[in-house]
Amino acid sequence: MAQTYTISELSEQFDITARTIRFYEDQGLISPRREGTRRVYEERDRVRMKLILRAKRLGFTLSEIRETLDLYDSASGGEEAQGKFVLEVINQHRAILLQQQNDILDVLQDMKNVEQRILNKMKSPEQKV
Amino acid sequence: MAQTYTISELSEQFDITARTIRFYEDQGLISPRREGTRRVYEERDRVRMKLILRAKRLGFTLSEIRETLDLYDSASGGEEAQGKFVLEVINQHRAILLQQQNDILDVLQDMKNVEQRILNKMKSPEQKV
DNA sequence: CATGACGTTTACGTAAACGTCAACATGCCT
DNA sequence: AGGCATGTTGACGTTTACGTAAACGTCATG
Repeated sequence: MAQTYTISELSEQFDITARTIRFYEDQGLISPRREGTRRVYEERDRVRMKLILRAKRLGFTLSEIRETLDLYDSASGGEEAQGKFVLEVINQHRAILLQQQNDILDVLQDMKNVEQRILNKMKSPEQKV
Repeated sequence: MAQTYTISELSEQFDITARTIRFYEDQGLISPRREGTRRVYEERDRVRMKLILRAKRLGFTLSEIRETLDLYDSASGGEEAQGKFVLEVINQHRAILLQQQNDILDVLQDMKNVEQRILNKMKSPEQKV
C-alpha cells in the first residue's frame, strides 16, 4: 500500500495540466515529497488537491485557498491561542457559502422561469401576448 | 415613478466602483440610456446588474454572463428555432450549479469538522491523542 | 547507444477584470 | 464668473492563473 502518484497521474485524475499542479506548488498550495528531483504525491496530497479544486469551483482565489488550508492545518496542529480566531474565519467563510447557496437557488429559479417560457412558446407559437 | 439612477447611485447600491459599471458596459453586459453623455439607469438595468453580480459570485466569467443573458433574452424574444438549443444550455448551467451545491455542502461539512476539533481542544487542551 | 516518454526549471506571454491617472465637459451653487 | 461635484472617454498599469516554449536530466527499451 502507501499509494503514490506521479505528476501526470495526478493531472489525469483531476483533469488539469501538470503545469497547473506545479504552479499550485509555487503558490504554496501543495508540497509533495521529492525523489531526486521528481515529485512524488501521496494520498494526503491527493486529498489536498481535491480540496483545492473544490474551493476553486466555488470561486475562491488560490491565495485565499492557501491561507485557509494553512489556517485549518494550524488549528489541527497546536496553535492554541489562535483557536478563537480560526473559529471567526470559519464563520466568515460559512457566511459566504450560505450566500452562494442562496444565489444558486435564485439562479435555478430564474432558469426554471426561462425554461417555462420557452416550453410554452414551443407549444403555442403564435402568442404575441 | 419610473425611478432612474446615476452611475454613482448604482455603484453605491451594489458596492462596486463606477469604473466597474462602465467596464461592464464596454463588455456589453448593460447598456443604459443616455441623457446627453450621462448614463441613466432604469429599474430593468438595476435588475440586470443584480443578475450579473449574482452570477459573478458564483464564479462565472463576464463573457459567460453576457452570453447567457443575451441567450435568455433571445428566448424571451422570438428566436423560435433556438428554443431547443437554449434548453440545452440551461441544462448545462444547471449541472454546474448542482455541482456547486454539492461542493458547498462538502466544504460546510469540512468546516464543521475543523470547528469541532478546535472546540474539543479548547475544552481539554492537554490531549495529545 | 540512441530514441522516446516523462520529468525538471526558467522565462516570457496572455486573457480577464478591473484600478488609476489624465484631461476634459457639465450642471448648479454662491 | 468662479468653483466644486459629478460625469465622460481614453490609455496605461496590475493581479491572477495559468499556457507555451526552451533547454536540459533520467530511465527503460529496442
